[in-house]
Order: sequence, then structure tokens, then C-alpha cells
Amino acid sequence: MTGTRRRRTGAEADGGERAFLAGYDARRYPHPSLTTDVVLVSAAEGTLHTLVVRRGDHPDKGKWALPGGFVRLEEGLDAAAARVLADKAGLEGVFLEQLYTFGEPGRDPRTRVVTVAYYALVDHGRFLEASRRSSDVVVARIEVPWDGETGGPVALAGPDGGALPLAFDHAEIVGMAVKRLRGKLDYTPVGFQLLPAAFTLLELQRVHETVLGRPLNKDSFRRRMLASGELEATGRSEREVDHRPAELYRFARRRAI
Amino acid sequence: MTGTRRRRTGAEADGGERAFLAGYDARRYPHPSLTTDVVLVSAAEGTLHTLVVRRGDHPDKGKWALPGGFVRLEEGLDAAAARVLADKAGLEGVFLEQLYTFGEPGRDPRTRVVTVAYYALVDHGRFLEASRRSSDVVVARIEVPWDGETGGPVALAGPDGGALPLAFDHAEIVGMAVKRLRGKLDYTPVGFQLLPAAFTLLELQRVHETVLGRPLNKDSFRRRMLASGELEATGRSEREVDHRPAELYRFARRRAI
DNA sequence: TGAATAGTGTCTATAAGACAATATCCC
DNA sequence: GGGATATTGTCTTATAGACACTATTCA
Repeated sequence: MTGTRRRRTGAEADGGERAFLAGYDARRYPHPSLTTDVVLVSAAEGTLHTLVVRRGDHPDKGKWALPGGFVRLEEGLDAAAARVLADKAGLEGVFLEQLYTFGEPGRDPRTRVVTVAYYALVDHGRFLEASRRSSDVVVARIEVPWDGETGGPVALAGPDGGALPLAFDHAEIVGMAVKRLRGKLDYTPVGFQLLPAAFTLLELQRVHETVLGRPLNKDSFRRRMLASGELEATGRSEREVDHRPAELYRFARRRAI
Repeated sequence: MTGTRRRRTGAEADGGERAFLAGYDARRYPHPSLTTDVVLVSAAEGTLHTLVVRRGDHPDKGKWALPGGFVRLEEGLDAAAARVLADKAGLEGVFLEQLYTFGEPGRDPRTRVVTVAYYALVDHGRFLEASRRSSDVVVARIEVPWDGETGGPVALAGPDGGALPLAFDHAEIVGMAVKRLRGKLDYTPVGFQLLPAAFTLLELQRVHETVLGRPLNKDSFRRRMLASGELEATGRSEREVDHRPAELYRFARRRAI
């Protein structure tokens, strides 16, 4: 028992925790701080990328952190993540989904901070716009040291190939985003979120391979995608390629928040 | 901007949220309250069950709530959920996993409460012990009004068949647990957690069918399970059944927290 | 012996992987 | 025409569903 809880009496013996809230002054006892961090993911050149921000202050000064911020008292969690995304990366209307909540007591050395992590998916083109806003913002390549959905922390590499050390437990958070994304890909049409509105089947396959970290069979990928009903031919084709141009498809029902 | 944030200056323009924490006094500004709620799930008689507690106080007095409690300042999220499980249901060593974090501003009428929901899996036998501890604790049948992994709120029915109205957004939380469980079943050996140490293939199939809410093909279920390598024959058989006794299996590597 | 479920074997339909053949663009 | 990739079609193999048949227990 800590100072935040009173002795429980008979009537409160079960379910009393909630009753307790009624007489509870939120300002009187310390709560954990609540933040949200967003793993903004794109796929390009066979690698997943994510946006990180250089920390200007201690602790972990000079290391790289996910864009994040406090959850305001009157603001929903999804809304807080969307706000962070808009503020830090200038992005709206992208796929955004809650990932996991990280709250080990030691994860931030200053005070107890619980963070509700989100992940967002964008096509690489929109991604690059965002990274041009500041030299403290970088789109890093994600290096995944495990196969399949094993999970665990990942490493980041900057545009010059150098390692970007991650602040706090953010390597775990990005790793969790990769793991989730790999899992989702098997049964949800999440790959489209990483591509522009129109794309070829090969581009879609490359995105899937990038997410999964392994090559896929072209024939069956093609069949599976066309049979899924998620794709819709645009009637247009690629232009200015030095081979037979591929047909362009679009996602039949694109979702976003 | 609320009073919880200062105006940002140039050096803080990106990543400043974290720097902000350094000079931040956690007791000076209101944070959301942080709780954890546990959806304790079992399978029996073709239906999923969960444990709920009758609320003795307003708001939602008389309605039924998931066992829950505050996350202590020095305590990890998993640890908080495990503590709630031990306190409220007397259960330890069961499968316990983070589910989702619910934090819409209006979900608790008194103050802003963000809850990190967990779900736990137990075999129905152990479950019943827990429910005998108090008349305010009930193991309810979960009635799922949607197919597959559609998601959405569910309803609860008490032992007498009457509806048990759920407090707050707990119908959503239980619904999310069912959805997650259905998704997990396809690719992880989570069904074993709902059974005692030794079980027959048909019992395992019934559990899967209960979770998924649809019948499964016996032959291919059998083949799939035996081929998965997750099962291990105990060498023993059922006793006292009025038909040919089935072989008892155990899970080859049972996991728990 | 009969009821009831366990467990085995076989056939068929479907989906995935492999591979060959043809099509269409730019140079 | 040559290079390169798109697209189609066929064959093989693995897996799921259907179904028939035998096995084993208790009443």
C-alpha cells in the first residue's frame, strides 16, 4: 500500500478501487506522467524507415527520440497521437493506430513516465517532406536483427549509414512497431498505407517484402492480391520505364484516421 | 495549449517535449489518473466467461466492472495487472498480456482516467475457485454479437441467464479481449492457457471453437495440432467416460507470467 | 451387444511455389 | 531488334475439408 490508497473497509472490499476515485483529488497524489510517442513508418529501398528527433537536453542529450508529447487532460489518446503527428511531422489523414503502452518504472530516469505508443504509416514521398523541416529531424533506416515476429529492439541508421543511438526505450518501441506491422500484413490490407494512391503490383510486393524482411513468391503474391478484392485497376499504366509498363492499381477502400 | 505546457522557444522546437520533462514537477500539474483493468477469460460449455465485480458506489452503482486498480508510482504496468489479478481473483502464474489502453476523456464521469487493460487466461476450474470468494464477484458468460474479428462491445449474462450491465466502457474492453484472443488463436498456442495441464484433442478443439465462435473441422484441426509440435502425449488416457477414452496431451512448452 | 467417441486412411478441392511462354514498352 | 519487366498459363506440391472405416471403452 502506498499513500495513494486508503485502508479498505467491508463495503469496499471488491471493486472499491473505482469507488475510491470518487473521493479522490487528482492533484493531491502523484500520478505517473502520461505521454504519447509515434513511430512514423515508411518503406523505401528495401528498408523500413522511421522519423526521429535529436534530443537537445539531458538525459540522453544528442540521442534520437521518437516524436512525442504529453497527453493533455481533456484530450483522447488517439487525438493526442494525431496532434503529435501534425505538430512534429506536419502529417494529417494518415493511418494511425495504437501500438502498446510502455511503463516500466525506470524507462525515463527523471520521473515515472508511461507512454502510449502509436504507429503511423505513410508513403515515403510524404515522409521526406516532413524530414526537410529541421536538421534535428531525420528519417532513419530501421535495422531489424531478428526474423519473423520474434520481436525485440531494433537499431537505426542515418542517411550516411552511421548508427543513430536511440533514447530511453525507443529501440524497443520501434521494434514493437515492426513486429506489429509484420503481424498485420498477413491478414489486413495495411501495405497500401505505405504506398501512394496508385501503385503497381511489384511495388506492393516490394513493400510487403520490406515489411516482412524476406522475399515473397511473385506469382502467388500476385494471385493472392488480385483475388483478395482489395485492389482496383485504375486503367492507367506506368510511364517512362524502359520495359513493359505495369498496370496501376489503387486500394479499393482506403482507410485512415 | 493548456497550463501544463510552456511556450516553446527555438531550441525546443523539436523534441522539446522530453526536455520539458526535465524541469517538470510531476505534482504541480494534473495528470490523468492511471489504472489497470484485467479481463480474466475462461472457456466452458461453449461460451467464453469473464470475471466481474459488482460496483458498490456511484457512478454506475450496481453495475458490473472488471477487476482493476491504480497503477502505483513505482510499479510496472505488468506488475500492476498481476497484482490486481492476485488481489481480486487470487490467481498467480497465469497467462497475462497487455491488451489495449483506453483513455477517452469521458469514459469515467468523475475525472480523467486512462486504463491500461490486460487480459488473462485461465482454465475454468481455477476460475470457479476465485468466484466463490464473494457474492459481489461473478463469472459471467460473454455474449458476442459479432462474427470473426469485427470487434465492438459485448454483453454479459450471469449464471441465472440475466443480463449483467457493464460499468463505464468495460463492454468495449471485454469485446477487445475477445477480438484479440480470436486473432491470437490463429498463430499462437494460446488455447492451452484455457485448459488444465492435460487435455484431450477434442477438449482443445472445443476451446478453439468457443473462442472463435464457430465450428471447426475435426480432422484438419487434429492434423494441424499434432503437426504443430506444440503438443506432447502424456501416455495417459481419459477415465470413466462411456466411450473409447481419448489420449491426454499436454502443451510442450507452457508459458506464463 | 450397442452407444458413443477416438483415431486412421483415402479422396478431392484449393492455394502456393516453380517455371515456361508470350506481351509490351523504351532504346 | 534487344533488353527488360509484365502478364498469362500450366504443372507440381502442400494443406484443408469430407467422408468412410476401424478401435476401444462402458453400460
